[in-house]
Amino acid sequence: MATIFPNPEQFHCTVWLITRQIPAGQVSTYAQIAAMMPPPDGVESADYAKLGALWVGQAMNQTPDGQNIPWQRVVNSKGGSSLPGTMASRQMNLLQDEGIELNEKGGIDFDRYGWDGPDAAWCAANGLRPAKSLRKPGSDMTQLKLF
DNA sequence: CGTTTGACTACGC
DNA sequence: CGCGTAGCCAAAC
Repeated sequence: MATIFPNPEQFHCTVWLITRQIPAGQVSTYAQIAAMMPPPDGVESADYAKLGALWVGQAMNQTPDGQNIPWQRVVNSKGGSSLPGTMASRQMNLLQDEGIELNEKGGIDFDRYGWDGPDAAWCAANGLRPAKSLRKPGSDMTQLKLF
């Protein structure tokens, strides 16, 4: 087979399915979503960490309308928007409407708004690997006074 | 059907 | 800590 994914459509559908699980007021990253996908054959895990995020970005670019997919809650690893032109500011504006505050650098703090991932049972039901939290361990609420 | 590019990320400098 | 490059898939030219 030429393509490593037997059903590329299913790959996109899975991306959208995961994106739909992101609650309002929280954000996820392309890398986190990609990490939940089972690594396809012929792709090294090191490369998949980078390429997977790229595929997720392509899937988000083809997000169909009318599916209630919160694409704005998916940001890059820097905590900002990678969208071109005015779409970037519009995305950040939508996130602020959901109650997200931007830090001094104009980005999003994953320790505050980072998504912990879907429920472990949900991952298993959809054949996905358990999600990895974007938050740093132990940064629940006690991290605030540190700064 | 070869070339280019991408809503990305890790790594080197 | 900011900037440039590599990665080597898939869809669009």
